[in-house]
Amino acid sequence: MTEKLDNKSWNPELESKIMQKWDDDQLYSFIPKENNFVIDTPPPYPSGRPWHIGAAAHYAQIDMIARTARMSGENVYFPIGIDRNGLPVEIYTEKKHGIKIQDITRKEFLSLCSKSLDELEEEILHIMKILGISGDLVNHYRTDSEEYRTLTQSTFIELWNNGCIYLANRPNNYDCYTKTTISDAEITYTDIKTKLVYIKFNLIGSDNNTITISSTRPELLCACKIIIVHPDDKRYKKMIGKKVRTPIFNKTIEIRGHHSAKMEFGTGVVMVCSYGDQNDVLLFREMKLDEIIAIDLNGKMTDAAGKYSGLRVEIARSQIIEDLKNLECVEKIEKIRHNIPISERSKTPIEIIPMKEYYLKQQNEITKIKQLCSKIKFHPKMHKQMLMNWLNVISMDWPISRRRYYGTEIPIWYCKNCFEPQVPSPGKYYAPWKDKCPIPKCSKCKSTEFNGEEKILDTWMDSSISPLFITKFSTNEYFFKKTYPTSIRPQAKDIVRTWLYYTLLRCNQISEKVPWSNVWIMGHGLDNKGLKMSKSLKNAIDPLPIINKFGADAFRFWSASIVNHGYDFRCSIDKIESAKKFLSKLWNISRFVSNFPIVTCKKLNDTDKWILSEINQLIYNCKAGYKNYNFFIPSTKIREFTWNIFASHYIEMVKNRAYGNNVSIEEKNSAIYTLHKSLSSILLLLAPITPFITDYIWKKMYSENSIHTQNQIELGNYDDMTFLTCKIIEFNSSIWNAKKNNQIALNKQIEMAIPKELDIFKNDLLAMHSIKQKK
RNA sequence: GGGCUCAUGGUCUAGCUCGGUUAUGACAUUGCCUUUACACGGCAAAGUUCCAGGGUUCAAAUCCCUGUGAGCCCACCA
Repeated sequence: MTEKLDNKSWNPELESKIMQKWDDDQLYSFIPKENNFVIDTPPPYPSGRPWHIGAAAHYAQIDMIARTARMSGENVYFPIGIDRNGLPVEIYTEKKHGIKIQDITRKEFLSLCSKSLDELEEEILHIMKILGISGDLVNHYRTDSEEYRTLTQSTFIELWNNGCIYLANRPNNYDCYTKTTISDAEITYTDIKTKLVYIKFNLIGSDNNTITISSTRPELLCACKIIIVHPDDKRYKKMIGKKVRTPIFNKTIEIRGHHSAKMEFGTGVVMVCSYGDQNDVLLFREMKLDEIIAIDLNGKMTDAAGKYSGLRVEIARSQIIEDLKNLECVEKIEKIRHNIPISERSKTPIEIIPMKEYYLKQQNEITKIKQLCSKIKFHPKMHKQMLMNWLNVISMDWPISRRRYYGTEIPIWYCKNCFEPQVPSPGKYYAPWKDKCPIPKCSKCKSTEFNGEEKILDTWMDSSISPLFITKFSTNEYFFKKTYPTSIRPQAKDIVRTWLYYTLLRCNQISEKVPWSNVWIMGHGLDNKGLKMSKSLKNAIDPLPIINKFGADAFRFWSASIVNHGYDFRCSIDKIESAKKFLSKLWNISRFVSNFPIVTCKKLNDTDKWILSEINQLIYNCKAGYKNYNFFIPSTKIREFTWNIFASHYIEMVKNRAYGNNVSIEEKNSAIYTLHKSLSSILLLLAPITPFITDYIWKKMYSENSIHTQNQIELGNYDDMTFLTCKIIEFNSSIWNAKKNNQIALNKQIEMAIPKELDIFKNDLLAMHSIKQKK
């Protein structure tokens, strides 16, 4: 059976042939049985080139989850999808073609986006393929397919009919660049330099007396309804209830007390406008003030801003500052650093603008979701806190509509006559912006004319039902019953508050079940200095040339062994190269072992018993890691053992016996048997991490069948001799040192005593070092 | 402001749950070596006293407290 291996090192070019064989044998096909292991694979978003090296490492590890489960005897379902809805590709397409969404027709824009996605998707699928991802790459799903969007819309319709989705006109986060409402989850913060302007307001009824407010948003003066001070602020207590006149706009407004005014900031006096920030929203609601809409959907001032109407926000700001200065209303201007909310996608400041949007109820679900979390096992545990933090701060329902094009359409038409919403039946894909309303007559007034809804759904409305889509919810009842809830949700840690949370929310709303029993969260890939990779910093590393150069197995081994599971990791080419060196070491060990035939053995030599007990301990350690889908533990333990114990000490010790120099046939066979037993164990343990090299060697030496059809090796029944390992290492080192110090060549004889505790290994040690035993 | 995580030789990292041998390994450095698997190799050397301070203890990198620094998440920010 054993076939000799050629070459002096592992050749990554073999990987493509090995992969071809896997494909031909359909090694990873799936038909539901009883012991299904379903992976809710994250569908990557193709948002630009190159694909992130950290993402490639992420998917390599997700594949290790699949292979670990397979080797545990599970029937693994490992679907692959591509997330194609939403803003990022629109922004990418606008930049790529130098256009804005408004410049061309909706149809043309959709087609350009689709083309961009196809190109970007191809690169991702190619990298997944060469990485040896054992998922269903051929039948990959797309979240913008008719099938997927049908499911998204069907769930929308169901929730609308249940009253879980409703329409409301509320102040919302608005991204003026992409011209759409966004949710709190899509907001991030940034520090900017800005001006804090101290503006004097005249107090009414007391001549020449003024009160000075401080504001970073003076352009919102036209929308100022009240000013507030802290009720305990001694400076202003007396003024509560009095009225002031706004400069320029000459409106009379009241001073009120409110605890949200901070005495120590600025002057301690705040003008409350619709809407400068979330606190303004709260105050308008609390004090039942009528809002004045000062900013329009293009990010320009409205007619309410009088002479500033039509100006962009920043220009209006600097003009009004000049005007206020000229009116001598400005007491001073302070330059401050200020943390402002920006859109995660466009990186531009958000405005708060009241708009009619669709909302999905979530506030009433939080308690239930917290309870559900206790049923989920988190890997690693510490990242559960990120989800809990988010659950504790959700303060409003989820606005799910977007004023963009590339997404799943909201399946609603409105009656032209009475404006009654018309919701079609679920199970079909609808595009109301271009399709005729499938309902012939208005349900209320029997009119026959309709307007289609033009808005689309937030991307997370699609991706949050991935566990339902992959298990064929509502299209294949048998399949769904067998596969849902799924086994594991692997994902990156930066989308806990979006993908993880929204999936829990949505799947529970629809299926009343937790969608998975395990959540597996990986850290970020950083550059070699520990900084986040970004296109602007130009520190992004393209994974493709690295994989091509060192091979997928080297890349995968690096990914598994670079950092413990859950922590951020640095990407450095040196470390990937050193992973490749380990594979060459493994290759050469195999090459040595492949010199010997497969034999049986009746009685084991003590040296062989010792290494088998070491192997047993290795199996034990690896199992502990694999059990939690932690690949850092097995990869580092295997490397450590294979290189520093098995190769350096054991192989050297048994070489003489394996070659059969002056030993009995039993002793020779014991060595050869153990060499094969050890190597095959190492290959099996390593198979989920480095599937190519292990399969190649396995097939050359041990079986016609792929190593990926084998079950993982179980613990053997050996006496523990691992306490001798450090003694052996110590002794071998002492000989090497002695020869070195006495300038004796390694293959020359030396006189030395064998320590008592190593007496059982005496013959092997004597032969290994050419020792002439001292009496 | 709240939470999470981290701080170990030049760099990265193991150990810390359950305190006890000369603190693990890798990368880098230096020297020697082509010995029937491997120079993508072997052997060896040098290098840390475990962020700081205090405490518990016969004994602390490991437990407790305080502080400092870093990263991340969340909130606030006129």
